[in-house]
Amino acid sequence: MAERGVAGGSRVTRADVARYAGVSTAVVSYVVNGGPRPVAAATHRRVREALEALNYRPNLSARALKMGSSATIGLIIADSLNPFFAEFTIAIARAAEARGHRLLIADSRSSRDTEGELVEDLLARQVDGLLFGTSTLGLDPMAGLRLYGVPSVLIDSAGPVPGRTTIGPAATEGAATLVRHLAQVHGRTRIALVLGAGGGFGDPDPRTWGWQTALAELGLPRGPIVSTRWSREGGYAAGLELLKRDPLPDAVFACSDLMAVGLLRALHEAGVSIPGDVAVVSFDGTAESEFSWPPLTVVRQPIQAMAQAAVDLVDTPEPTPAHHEFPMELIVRAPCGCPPIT
Amino acid sequence: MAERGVAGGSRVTRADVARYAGVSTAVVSYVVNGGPRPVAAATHRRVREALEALNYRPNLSARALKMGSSATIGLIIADSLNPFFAEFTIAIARAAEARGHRLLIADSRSSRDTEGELVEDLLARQVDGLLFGTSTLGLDPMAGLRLYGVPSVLIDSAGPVPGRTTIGPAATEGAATLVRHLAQVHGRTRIALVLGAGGGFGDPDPRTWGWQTALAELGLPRGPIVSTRWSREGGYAAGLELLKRDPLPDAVFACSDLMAVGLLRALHEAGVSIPGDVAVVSFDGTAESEFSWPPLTVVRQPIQAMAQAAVDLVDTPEPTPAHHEFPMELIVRAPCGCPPIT
DNA sequence: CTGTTAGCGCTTTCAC
DNA sequence: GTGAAAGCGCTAACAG
Repeated sequence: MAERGVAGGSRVTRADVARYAGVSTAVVSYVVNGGPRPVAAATHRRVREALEALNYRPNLSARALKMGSSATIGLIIADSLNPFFAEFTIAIARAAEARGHRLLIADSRSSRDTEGELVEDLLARQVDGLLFGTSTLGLDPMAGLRLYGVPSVLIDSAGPVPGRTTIGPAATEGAATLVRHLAQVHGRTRIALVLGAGGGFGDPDPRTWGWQTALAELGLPRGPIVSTRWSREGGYAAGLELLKRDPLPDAVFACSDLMAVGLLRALHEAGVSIPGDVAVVSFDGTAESEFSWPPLTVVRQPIQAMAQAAVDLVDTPEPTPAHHEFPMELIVRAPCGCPPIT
Repeated sequence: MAERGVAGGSRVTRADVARYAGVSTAVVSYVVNGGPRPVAAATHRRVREALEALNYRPNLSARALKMGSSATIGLIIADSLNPFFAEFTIAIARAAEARGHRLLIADSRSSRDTEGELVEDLLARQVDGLLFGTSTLGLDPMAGLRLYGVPSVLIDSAGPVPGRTTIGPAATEGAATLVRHLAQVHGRTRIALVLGAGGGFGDPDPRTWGWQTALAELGLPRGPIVSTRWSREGGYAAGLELLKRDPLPDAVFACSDLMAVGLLRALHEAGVSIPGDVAVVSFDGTAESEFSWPPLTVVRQPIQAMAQAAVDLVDTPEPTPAHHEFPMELIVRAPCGCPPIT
């Protein structure tokens, strides 16, 4: 009896359990799922024993077929090596698990698949919801219609998108906070901006907007702007670019931790003192920013809260189109002994 | 006609396509799957048109139920925030996609689920294979039996495990290479070791072994050993610990990039010159190690090759129990102008 | 409270 | 070359 399902390919099915317990398959279902009909205590116990004895495991493919749902949420992301997205992904996976879902992750760079193909694949797998970390298709106003009624949420949105449910950090304010910190606490006056080209995050990028409005408020001129790739290498290249300026900016706001880290390397190699000659701050606040040298002062994205919201929203049958904005937190890191003031 | 499946919950099924094309469902199947029976050219065309017109998408849950396979590989990983595992995961996802599989990722830290529960869940989802990045269950000699015939591979193994198919870097040799580099190229004589406690990677850890055998070969004494957590924070703590030693070691071998990065921070804060006073090298070779300051000389894990092998092996019906070892590559990074010699 | 049963959408054997 | 039909394992009416 216990022979079946111990090793060979043939798994134990609900019918085996029913036979073993001397009940019908329906009752097994009621016990396994805790419903929808009540089961007598004695029967219940017998079924549990059978489940145990046979080491029964439900076949989720069959369940998904029957229910039209797979207890799975799809996440489409542009670059899962970016620590921000990596951390975000983990947080989402945790939140999803807490609701009994598993995450199916599709990295749109990992193949020549268009994002559209990834969506098709995920939908074919009966995902119950779709989270878009990228914007191409997410921003397509028609996209909602093509999802066959599966709820979807854009999880890294710079602002509202007509007809879509979106989540994003208060990026403009976050950027402005950093610029004010540089000016008011550290007295910097030539504040440069390093941002990624072909922004993944709105056009014009809200971080640019925050930078320039804060400068305007402060009565400071706009420092140089360098547009580069959204990567450590891009940040490094931007650093080389900035080093050509005379005078050097006395501070740089990098629009992502990754670029800031690359920038630091370029400045170090040139023998520039940080933050003595040039202060560097960045946007994201991943673990990597804390362990760079010097540690970066950042505005941190509220990853936990955004992840929770993403899962809550996508778990809603018909999420209301609306933008959900999350405030960012200034994290001052002061290895140089500069005053840890906000 | 085209109304169905445009938005509402009801998807287009094979029956709809068959009706539209005026054929049987079997023929639709033959066309969609390119077999197993031939289809007349004209019919073929008619079916393709129907597929197109109705925007048909196969239901992979149904397919998985019928076939007992889901075109999915499960990956169980201990810490997907570790850049090494993050990079490895991406590489595996790519290799899997190239073979028509998608990756289902389960982070064993992401909840109190035991690794065993994750396995059960993945198996219930009909995964075609299981990749273990962690070792607890993977090393269990009984584990193979509990997987119901699903192929499994340990992807981060320090060495052979009886009865299991395993993959891993040539860690002992990699560690020894780094130590030799420190001694022979840079003339270091007091080489410390920083390793993670409760190693994820064999006990005793092969890196320890490589470190001490290389020192023995070189006729050098063993420097201090600090055991810490496998994290940036752990590396930082180890750094503080090492700073208490007098004399300071003149080099440190950190068993992971992550710990090395933490260590660097501690040394920087103490005003130690790197690599002037203390050289730091590490094991992994992730992107983060390249952009630390100073950039780390490392031995790099051959992630691409290991990922490819992992997918190839797990895609084999009954993988032969054997260990597959991959040589590591020394990457010398010399920001200080020290000779870039191997 | 429990059993019977009709499918979910797909693949494939077996007839034609 | 094509169609009819039998399930894969599960859920949830519905009938007892």
